[in-house]
Amino acid sequence: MNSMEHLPKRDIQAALKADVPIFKGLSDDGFELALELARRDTRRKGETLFRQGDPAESFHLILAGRIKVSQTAPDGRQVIIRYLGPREIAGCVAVCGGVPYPATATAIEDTWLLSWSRPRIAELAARYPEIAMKAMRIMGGRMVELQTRLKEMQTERVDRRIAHALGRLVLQAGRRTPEGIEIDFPLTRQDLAEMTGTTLHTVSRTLSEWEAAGIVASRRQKVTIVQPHALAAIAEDLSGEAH
Amino acid sequence: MNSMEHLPKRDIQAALKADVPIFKGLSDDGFELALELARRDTRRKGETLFRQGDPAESFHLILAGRIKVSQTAPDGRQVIIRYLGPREIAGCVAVCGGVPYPATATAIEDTWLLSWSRPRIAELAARYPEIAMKAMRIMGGRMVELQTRLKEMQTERVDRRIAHALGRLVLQAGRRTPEGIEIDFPLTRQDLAEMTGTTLHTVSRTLSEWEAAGIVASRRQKVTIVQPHALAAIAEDLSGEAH
DNA sequence: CGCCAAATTGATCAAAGTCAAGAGCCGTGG
DNA sequence: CCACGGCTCTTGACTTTGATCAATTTGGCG
Repeated sequence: MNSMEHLPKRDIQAALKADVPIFKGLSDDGFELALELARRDTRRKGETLFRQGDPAESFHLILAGRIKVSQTAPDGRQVIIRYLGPREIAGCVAVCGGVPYPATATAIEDTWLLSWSRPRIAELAARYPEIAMKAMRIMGGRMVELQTRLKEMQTERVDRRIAHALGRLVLQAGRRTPEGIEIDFPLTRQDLAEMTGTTLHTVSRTLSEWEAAGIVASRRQKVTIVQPHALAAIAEDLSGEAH
Repeated sequence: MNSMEHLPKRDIQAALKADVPIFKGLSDDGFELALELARRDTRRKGETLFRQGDPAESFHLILAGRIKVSQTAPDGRQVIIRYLGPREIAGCVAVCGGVPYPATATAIEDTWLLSWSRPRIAELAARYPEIAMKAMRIMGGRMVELQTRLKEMQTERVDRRIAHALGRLVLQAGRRTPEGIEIDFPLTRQDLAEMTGTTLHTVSRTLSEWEAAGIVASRRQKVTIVQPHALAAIAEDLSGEAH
């Protein structure tokens, strides 16, 4: 990718005109002020946006690309908190919560961003309280998701956790293809393991099993869900009781 | 407890004058308006404050007592999200996030509350934005805690998770006694199991082991940490590498 | 005193982690 | 153009953790 620096202006406009949750329902002049205060920024695949423990400096809106938010355990093992894609925001817990970044954000694809420094987002929020309200909604939604994942970790077995993780990825980054719904970014077995609290071995075995059953099709760094209903049945445990 | 209905006015004043996080730094008239708009409320031990899935109706400040926030998995197993004690707030995710209550809140002791209906807390937040800011901080802090617990669930073994859970309980509800630090509310093995994603059997075995080592002392529904440093060592895995 | 919930403890079993070996895929540089 | 090296993935064998099953004991309260 050789044009990292030149995401066309019209693409930014388009991304913002489309329903960016954080700016949904904001007045036109609020919109314009937001754009004025923003800094354009890019990250190449593999570069970090911020690191766990760094003081909260800025707040980001993803225009294009994909970000992985993860924590590292003392023993070096990674835990993936979530992925963020276009129109989603990064850094809101730290910036809104007034704490250091609780996790590390890494670009897993070349990524274009709009960024606001902490004072600027504060200025914006003070002037247009709708933005603060919306940020709260978004945090509320993420909180619900985290609680759900915690519940899954405590009550479900590995295969169902993997099914749930794939279900969420479909909603977030699913792309229709002739074969089924494909997760539209590079996703290794190791990544899925770090999302579900297991090992790449177990993920590999589970996917192999599902592949044999025709539920998914996977290649290197790519997963396609062929039978979404079958996967949902595993996630919700309708399998055994079905007949 | 026969005086549930008569928590003296001066106790409310005292509770509010003490550092209630949500009202910290609020002006005196903000304080007064908040008190005016609030409804006094009580729950006896075992009664619920709100249920998972109910529409968000109100926002609560705990004056005295203790609340358990939990989710129920489809198979009936419970997961404890957190406990809330005096000066903490309940229902903020739902009320601020504009979603139904994501969990059920139950009083585990007789509890006194101040409650605000959604429109009233909105009025208050509009007039005194410090309150909205503070609510965000609180949500940010809870978010960090949830992420930490998710990481623990994914990377740590049961005994360390129990040690971490006890550590958090000490900070939240620890009370100095001659024997050590006591968790100041009734806490069963089952409760600890639901906080750490294990079974009451495993919790019982683990506590027995620690009791034999002199680290904790426990009776029915009661846990006292005799050697906090030893527990911390288990939580942080300094045990094996120590010599 | 008797009942019931909470807690203990032993025996057994299975889910999933660990260890190990190798195969497939891909970019890169000789 | 092809060979090399490094990831990613697969699969088998073995082990461990902690759940499950089961039987008692303890303690508090009516």
